[in-house]
Amino acid sequence: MNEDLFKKIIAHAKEYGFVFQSSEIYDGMSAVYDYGQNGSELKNNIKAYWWKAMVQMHENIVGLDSAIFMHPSVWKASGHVDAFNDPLIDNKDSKKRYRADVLIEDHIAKIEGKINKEVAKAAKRFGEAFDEAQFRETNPRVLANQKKIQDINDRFWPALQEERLDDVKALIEELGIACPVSGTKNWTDVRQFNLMFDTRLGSTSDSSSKIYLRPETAQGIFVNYLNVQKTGRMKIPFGIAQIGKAFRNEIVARQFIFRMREFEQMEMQFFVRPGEEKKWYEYWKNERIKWHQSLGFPESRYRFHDHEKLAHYANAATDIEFDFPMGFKELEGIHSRTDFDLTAHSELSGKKLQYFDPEINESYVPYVVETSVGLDRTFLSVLSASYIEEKLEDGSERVVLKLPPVLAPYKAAILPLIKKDGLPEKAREIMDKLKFDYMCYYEEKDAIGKRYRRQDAIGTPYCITVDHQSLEDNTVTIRERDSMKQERIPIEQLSGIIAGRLRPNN
RNA sequence: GCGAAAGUAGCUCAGUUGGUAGAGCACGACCUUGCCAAGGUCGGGGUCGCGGGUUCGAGUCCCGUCUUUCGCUCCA
Repeated sequence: MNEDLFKKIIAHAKEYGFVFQSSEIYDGMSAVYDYGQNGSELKNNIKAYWWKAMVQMHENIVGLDSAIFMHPSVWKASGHVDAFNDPLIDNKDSKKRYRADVLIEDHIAKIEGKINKEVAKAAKRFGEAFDEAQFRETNPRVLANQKKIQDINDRFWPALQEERLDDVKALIEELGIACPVSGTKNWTDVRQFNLMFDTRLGSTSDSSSKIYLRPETAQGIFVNYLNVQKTGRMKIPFGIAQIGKAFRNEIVARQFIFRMREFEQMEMQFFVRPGEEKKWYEYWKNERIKWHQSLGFPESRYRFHDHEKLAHYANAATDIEFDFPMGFKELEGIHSRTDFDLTAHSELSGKKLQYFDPEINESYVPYVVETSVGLDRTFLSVLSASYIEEKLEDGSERVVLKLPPVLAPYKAAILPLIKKDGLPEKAREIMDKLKFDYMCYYEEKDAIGKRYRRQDAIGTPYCITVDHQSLEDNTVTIRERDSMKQERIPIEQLSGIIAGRLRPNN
């Protein structure tokens, strides 16, 4: 953990207009950030770079932009409503956190255990003649315990349903449930712990219904699978790519833009023939690591981390991790999701989400291989890897963002050496020509060296300086950010030189 | 969520036993220089995170709260 470096990067991101904390003038919002004038450019460039690599470069991958609001059933089918909706309670002594419903179910299971013991005992005593059903209906101890279970169930589920959490806690206390670790009954209040944000759709209270802000973008692709496949006449294997926001109400959201409550994902769902998913999973693992490495940072900063414990929907999963200042952390997930999602949506909606494969003359629910990369995390990885403090030969220091040129907010700065003698006018001419094709920065204030440093700090790959000679022979000097080397070239060559750097690995 | 630390100008910070808020850098205008930041003159900018309390008087003491950082915890 390089804490100092991380702090410097965060400070730099703020100072130079890349990332601001949300609503800062009102003390800010925890784990929500805004992208500033340079950050939004960098972010847009990352999106475009990904989109190009995934959609433009693959004839069988198309884009989608689905809404953040979706029918609540989507999240039922996906498993998010169940998996993301937990009533939690902490034991104050052991500091362990439990799901309240699990505690109660365990308690019920214990009572059931007692009944079963009773039944087993009786069965032994009566031998062949034992009528279990009759015994259960008549034995007073069994009946008493069954009544207990009945009472708990009658009370617990409505309380949970109606979110009367204090009642849930009261029940836990009345039942005398103790923490398995500390053995004490010293509980906190029960809190509904919902990782999904909800809101109301419909403007009057009686007609409104609860809907969720999507916790992942993937479901927007799955529910549109058939639309895109049919209207785009897509043939398996094919992919649907999407960039968009997702929302998760994280308990602890920290580490700058690494874990935010509102974040952006760039993901692609690749639909394949069942049985071929492993092959495509390997293919996309390889493709995606290549994409990251094409940014030109050291390969040693990326690695795979295969999952051993798989999520309910996956039969293979790996993370691409990046060596952040706080250590290796997940940047992208690649999952073989099987037919879990399409099957679930098919069952709940009653719509057939199948594909007729003419090559094998068969209908099937496609399997899915997902690549899902965090846009904000990619942003942070790029920023972390680009931020360099350099000691120069003359002993001075400079801070330079060695951004891949294709991602840099500005591609070139146009700088008149001095702001008189017609140099600004000449510089403006160049600016006006270049700005149709590239983001350019014009500046005439302060000494030229200072302006170079300012451009270094936001990662501008080229500084174009207009001097007195420019007026005579239409040449300028072009300074390269990383080497600080300058070259004199004719003005008409500028565009070509800049364009040459905007490809991968340049 | 628990524990610890912090919050004063855009940034980095100073601010004495409680007595009318400062510096450097940055920013703006003008002058000067002109190829790797920090020349000159003038200027703008802070209800000291926010809210209470104690006090004649609070940046300073007390309580609460928000935010940030670190450690635990959580992460389909």
